[in-house]
Amino acid sequence: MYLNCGANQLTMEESFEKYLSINTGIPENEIHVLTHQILKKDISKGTLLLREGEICSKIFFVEKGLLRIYTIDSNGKEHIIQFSPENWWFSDRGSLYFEEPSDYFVEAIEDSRVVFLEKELFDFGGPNNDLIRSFNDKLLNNHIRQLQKRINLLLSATAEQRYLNFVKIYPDIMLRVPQWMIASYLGITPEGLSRVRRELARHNRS
Amino acid sequence: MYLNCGANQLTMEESFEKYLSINTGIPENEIHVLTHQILKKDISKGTLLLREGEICSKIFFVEKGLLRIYTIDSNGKEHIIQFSPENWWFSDRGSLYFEEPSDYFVEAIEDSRVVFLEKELFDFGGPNNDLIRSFNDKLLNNHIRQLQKRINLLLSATAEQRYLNFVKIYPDIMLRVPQWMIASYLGITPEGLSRVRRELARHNRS
DNA sequence: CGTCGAATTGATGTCATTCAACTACAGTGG
DNA sequence: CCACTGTAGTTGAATGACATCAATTCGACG
Repeated sequence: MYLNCGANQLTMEESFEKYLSINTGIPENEIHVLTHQILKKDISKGTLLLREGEICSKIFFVEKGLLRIYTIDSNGKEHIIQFSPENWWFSDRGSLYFEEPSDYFVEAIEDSRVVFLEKELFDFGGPNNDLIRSFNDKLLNNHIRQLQKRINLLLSATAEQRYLNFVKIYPDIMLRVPQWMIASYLGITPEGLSRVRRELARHNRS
Repeated sequence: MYLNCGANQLTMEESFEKYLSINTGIPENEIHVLTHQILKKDISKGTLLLREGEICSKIFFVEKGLLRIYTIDSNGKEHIIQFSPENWWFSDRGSLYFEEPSDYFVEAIEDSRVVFLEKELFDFGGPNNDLIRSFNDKLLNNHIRQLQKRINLLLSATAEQRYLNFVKIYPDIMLRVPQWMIASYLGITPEGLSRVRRELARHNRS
């Protein structure tokens, strides 16, 4: 854990700053006002950033690496709610906004570099406040769109259809995570996914 | 369809105005600046407010009645994404924000009174702009929270557990919609739900 | 009373899970 | 370098949950 102020973290900061500048429309030379005191961490694979029951007090931005957000049910089974690769935001919006204990765990599944942001970032009151808020608005709207599509898939599609959809939308993630995590994301067992893949391969070969 | 300006619509407007005043913190005497030109409609049961393929250009607020938002899959089966009773907002955030064709249908399943809002409402630039935007922010965050919980349930819970959860969270809606719609919301067949209910009744009786 | 959609019920089928065995492979320590 | 270990992935057989299909029943409404 460190504050981003050393020379060797410069490239890291640039990455997040660039992202923010491009997406909010705030000129690069004004971005540092927002980001000069931002907390960044190198997170090693397997580290938990949030546990069920804790109150999530940050918004995270993944500069490098890959995180998963998941629940553990009463039988001890994990269910992956979301993956977060590079340039993705994530947070437990419910816990963050309403200050409730979170239902979720967050774990780094690769060595990662993560920016930790206070929720006030999106409402800091400066001259570029509107640009930041608009961008947050866009993030939230997009998130809702994704979640609704996922619900629709879970309601209407078979395991095979959900898998094909996943591969289509997240080809990169698909190559980076073990199969059992994909199964968990899709709501099926690892065995089930293995069979789905076998059938698909059999069909494509003939 | 009418603009809300007649005496007989006064109570209707008051309802929405009160809601907005209470939830945004904007004083009642300033609310009319926002709402004096708002479009309200009486929608009769069965009317579609949005069809798949259309671009959703409004945010809706349900003053009275009950709406459902649903998809129709390739087999012609309906899948209910959400119910919207009194004092609920709804919109296809994806279609609205990104100006894409919607995946969803919206139908009034009771005679309803609905407020039609331009998306600019939440960014009109007036003196209370911040209050309105903050409230919209809260709505979006809450929406995300609900959707994530639903996904978690769909991933981890049995039909029976999902049903019990639905009854617990939406006891009112449960009494107002036919059983097959609840089944559709839960992702099971009407027959399946019927059997779940029978088993629950059998258990509670003994 | 007759009609139509909603709900129930039974018989059967299908998809995905469970459990167990087995393979493949990476990491560890002797 | 090789056995030892643990995790991921695959496969088979049995099971279970829920769907499908068809036949009734129930209940609201003209």
